[in-house]
Amino acid sequence: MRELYITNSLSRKKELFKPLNEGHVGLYVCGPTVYGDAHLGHARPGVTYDVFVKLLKHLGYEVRYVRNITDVGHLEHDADEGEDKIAKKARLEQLEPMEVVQRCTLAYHEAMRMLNVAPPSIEPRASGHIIEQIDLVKKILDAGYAYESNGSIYFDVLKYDKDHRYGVLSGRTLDEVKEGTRDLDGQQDKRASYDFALWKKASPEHIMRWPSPWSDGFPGWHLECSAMSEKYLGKEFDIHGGGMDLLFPHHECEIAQNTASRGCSGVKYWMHNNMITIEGKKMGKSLGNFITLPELFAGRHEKLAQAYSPMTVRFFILQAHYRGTLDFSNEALQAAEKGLKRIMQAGKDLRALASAAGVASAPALAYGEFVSATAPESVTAANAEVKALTEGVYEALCDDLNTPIALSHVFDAVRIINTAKDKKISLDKSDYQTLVALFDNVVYGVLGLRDEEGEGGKAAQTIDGLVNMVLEQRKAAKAAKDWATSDRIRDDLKALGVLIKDTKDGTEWTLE
RNA sequence: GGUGCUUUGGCCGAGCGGUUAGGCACAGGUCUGCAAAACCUGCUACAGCGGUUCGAUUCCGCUAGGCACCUCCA
Repeated sequence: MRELYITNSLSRKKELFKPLNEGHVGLYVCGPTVYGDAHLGHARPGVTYDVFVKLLKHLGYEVRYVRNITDVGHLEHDADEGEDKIAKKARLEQLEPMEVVQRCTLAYHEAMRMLNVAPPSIEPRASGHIIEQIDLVKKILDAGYAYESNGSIYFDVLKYDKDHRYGVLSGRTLDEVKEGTRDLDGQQDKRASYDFALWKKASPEHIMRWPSPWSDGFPGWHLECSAMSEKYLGKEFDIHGGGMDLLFPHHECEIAQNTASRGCSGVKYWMHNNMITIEGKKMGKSLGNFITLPELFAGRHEKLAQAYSPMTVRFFILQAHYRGTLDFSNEALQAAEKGLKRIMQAGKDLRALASAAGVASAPALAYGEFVSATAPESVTAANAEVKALTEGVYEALCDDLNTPIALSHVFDAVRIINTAKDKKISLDKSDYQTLVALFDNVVYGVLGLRDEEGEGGKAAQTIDGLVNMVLEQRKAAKAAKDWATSDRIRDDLKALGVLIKDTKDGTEWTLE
């Protein structure tokens, strides 16, 4: 199996990935809190870990991918006296909390589906794991790293730090944490401001509540991921992912909870994707630069010059490395749209060229099987280049998921395909086999890009027939050198979104 | 205030101690009735100032700007 390197946030270095169990990968990623629309920010981890999982599978691993839905536990800011975020939204809209959860979960799933993000293996909800979370609180209490105060349970960070050390992931010392923690109101119950809640007693108006040995209440936010990752992936598992904004305190607290309850930190590799920014700043409701995915796909937002398709967004995300910030702008999205179109067109042309050369679409082969499936007829420059670029794509993907480099090699492939289409170079059967496999396995497979100009539908077939009919008329006009008619047909079609290209071999067309 | 990251050509965005990233845009060319597309060619940048080095965009220091986390966040 090919070597895979990933940056481990724990060491801040690129490390060779070695699974705990040969051939298997356990991956846990923090999913969304379902109290609002799916937004641009959700697209980044969605797409990033989707590509990562697809890569792992393509390399031959069995993957169990767990991505949770947070539907309880997030406390509002103290101004709201600890009211649950979901409960607040529900009251404002006169809805049941679980109705909000359901609506937002479905909207999130729909957005992910449009982005061609495959569902995880397991998508557990925090509200469905209250028993496990209570059990986890008990274990931490028994181990002596938590205390009860007024019906709530808090994690004793000071004591934990003495025995283990709090801050291994974020690289902070407890002194630094102390200095940076604000003293908030309503925290009299805690021994120290940096202690965090494992269980919160519910105030009377709080509607989301569950019975526990300590009070009617609800679990602390950090608890769910510790409880659910252990339940589905075991006491120790391979990779934990999430947004960089979750690194502290959320993931730091997870490590503390895991260590306190199970005796080990639980996670071998931590992966963190960076944020999408808008005009250089992190997207947020308070800044007025908040864009939801439905708005983005429909072009309905004052910051949007046009609608951007889900695939454009996916490609845009893949053009940057996942650990860097990615700045959103109309110019950048438009560039992505054009670049993607070029790759997709080359993919179509490749299919036609390859089938003319007697190469059918590639079966889903694991890496290594296809590169030399057919020996080249004679070694040419094209042979070498096709092979090198394919190797480059895999090398990039396995080097900390470097999708921008992988895509740069894909563009090399696009250039070769176009040159072959122009009959300026000729490719042999082995080249086509390699290129078809590259597109099927990587471009459509791992990277999950697909042609959005729907093919095969009944309406599409009708349009196909109609356009070809009109083009016959134009061909006749051209033969008669009736340029006025041929140009008018072209312009009229263009107005309808049908773009025409005259080539040596006839007229081609695409939908705008 | 504390901690960490970052500054690349018109725009987005990789990368690296000495070799063209790539995309988009732009200019010229080939092809074409004209166009479009495609292909070829050109545009060759690494915030500023010092230092290390045979050599730095790449390492170190300082200065200036930007960002993130420390509070819910993808």
